[in-house]
Amino acid sequence: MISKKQLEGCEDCRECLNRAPYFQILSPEELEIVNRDRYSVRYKAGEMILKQGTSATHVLSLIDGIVKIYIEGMGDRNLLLSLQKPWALLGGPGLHTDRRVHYSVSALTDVSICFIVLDNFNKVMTMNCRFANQLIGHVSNQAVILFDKMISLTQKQMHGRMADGLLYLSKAFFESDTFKLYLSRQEVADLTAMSKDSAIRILKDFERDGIIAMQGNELSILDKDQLQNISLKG
Amino acid sequence: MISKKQLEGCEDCRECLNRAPYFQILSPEELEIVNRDRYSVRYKAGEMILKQGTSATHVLSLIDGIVKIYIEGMGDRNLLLSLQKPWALLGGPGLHTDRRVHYSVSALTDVSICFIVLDNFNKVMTMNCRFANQLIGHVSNQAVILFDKMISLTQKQMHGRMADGLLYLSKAFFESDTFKLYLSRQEVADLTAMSKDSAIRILKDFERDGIIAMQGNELSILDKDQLQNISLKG
DNA sequence: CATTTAAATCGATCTAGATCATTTTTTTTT
DNA sequence: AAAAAAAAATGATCTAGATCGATTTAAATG
Repeated sequence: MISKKQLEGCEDCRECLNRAPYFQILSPEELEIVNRDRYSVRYKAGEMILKQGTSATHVLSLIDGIVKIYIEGMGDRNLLLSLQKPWALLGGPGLHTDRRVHYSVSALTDVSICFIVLDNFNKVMTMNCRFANQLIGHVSNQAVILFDKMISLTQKQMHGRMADGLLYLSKAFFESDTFKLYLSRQEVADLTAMSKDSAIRILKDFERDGIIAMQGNELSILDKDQLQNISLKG
Repeated sequence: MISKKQLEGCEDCRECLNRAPYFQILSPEELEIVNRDRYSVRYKAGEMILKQGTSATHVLSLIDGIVKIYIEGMGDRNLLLSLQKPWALLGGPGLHTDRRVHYSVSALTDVSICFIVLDNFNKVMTMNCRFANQLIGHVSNQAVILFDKMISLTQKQMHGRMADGLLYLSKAFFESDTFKLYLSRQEVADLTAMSKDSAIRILKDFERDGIIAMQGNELSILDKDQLQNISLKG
């Protein structure tokens, strides 16, 4: 959590104390372009930040807090793609294709976000090849992660998928064996592509088998080896 | 199908008669770099072109023929991501991340491929921002397609998934209501994330209901509206 | 603090879809 | 063309996982 002073000091990207790594390589002139008409907004936990299907006008830089990225699918089912923390760039692949937002973003905690005008962002991309190449790396990384997720969701059964989901949270996102689970059971179900009832059941199974422990929203992974085993076996 | 003469005339990218659209915007100097140590190879139908897990040393430009891109998943199950025709660039998101190949590529017909040295390709990317931006568009496009595929595979049931698969082939790939299906039933199953037996069953269902017709390897879509309907209903 | 409202839990079905066994058709090889 | 091998088709189970209903717990609100 960053202080209010830090946030409020962020009036100009060139002097920003919280400049996202992606923008480190930009020159003052390029930062000036990024800064034009830029604004930042605070969201409360639970609020929607970006709505799938709307037109993409800004690149979002996540300054503080945790958000979830998800696709609104068939009926009222969601597919939770990932969680994001600072300093993620949000907006999705549509920024560079049809200028449509292809996923929704909601705040899991209180969140602050910088909105950068897409045209300005694109302008800098055509000015600075290193920046563009960095972006390719970013988009590619997301794609690689999607590949793994597709295999997990289409070829593993529930225990394997839940293991993958928990390992994602523990290893990739929170980088800790114990973490506060900001997700409801329904959201865990969205992450692992199963029904809410099944998600509850599998979590209970894992608890009963001593693989995880839960008290309130605090989740501890007790037996990571076995979790990894379950993930591998599918 | 392009003639042998055309192919053999392609000794230097600067004079290539079959230059891929991606390379149209390059200057002669940049093309010279792309051309360095470039070579091309012909494959027979069925041969593997790129193996998942190997290190990514080249960017592949598909000159002639049709290939399938697929992930080797759990056990011996595959997930067929897409078909590709000229002038697709192959190599995957790993080219710009960990320099590993994250999917396998096999020839569905006889195929010719240009192998461009990755370092040369990257060099040109850092020289030419427009080229880099074009690439971002390419990678982003693939990601958007993956999003739709994930929803299809995780939230629709078999008839819906098969409808999506057939519509992909007809609309996105072959751009025709009638086309030669180069895929075996097992490969159709890999495309739609179901068992081979189920794929056979659903295809028969569609045939019985007059939605499609098949004679040999020729597939015709008779009732596109209904197929679209099935896709929507999931 | 009491009252609603939402979220989590859990047992009891029910079904989509995998798996298996067998037969038929097509393709390849001798 | 005959034989062998591979691919396609199909009926008969079997089960993972969804759905439904009822209950309990937790959280929000007057």
